[in-house]
Amino acid sequence: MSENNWLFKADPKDYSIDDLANEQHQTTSWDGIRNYMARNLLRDEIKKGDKILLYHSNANPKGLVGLGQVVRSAYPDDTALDQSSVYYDPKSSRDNPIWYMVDVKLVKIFPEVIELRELKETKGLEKMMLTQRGSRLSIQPVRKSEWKIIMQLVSKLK
DNA sequence: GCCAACGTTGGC
DNA sequence: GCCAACGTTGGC
Repeated sequence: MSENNWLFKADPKDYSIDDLANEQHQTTSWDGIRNYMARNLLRDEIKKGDKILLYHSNANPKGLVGLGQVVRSAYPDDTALDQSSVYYDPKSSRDNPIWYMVDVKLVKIFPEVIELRELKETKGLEKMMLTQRGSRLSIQPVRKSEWKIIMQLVSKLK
């Protein structure tokens, strides 16, 4: 039962790693995922204890900003039931929840952003989902080999 | 701000 | 079930 590695994307204008750092217990429910492929990963694959790369998209600079860990596995995303939420989805119901979320705890904020540009130039990350053209999935699997390479990049940061 | 890539919707 | 139209994502 080995743990798996993931990458969670967020637009820091919506939710940044600093927002996560300011949460109580530096933990948040990762709500608002409204893509079926990402949902399937959240619901079926992502387990408590799994480690996560946190990524800022649509940002300057954009790239990896830190590490998190799953502290609660999937449970229904209640923002889908909240009519006042931007994540409200009338197709979802308490009896038949469509959307799920996990709880994520901050592990580390990198002293500097590991930029997408750098990742694209790094040997061994050529096939990483993040570096592929047109890759929009907001919850992505990260291969063990890719995780290792990125951890080496992290260890070189000041 | 542009636009390619992608997912979803809805007419048929 | 197909697929064009549309909306969104996100890099550049």
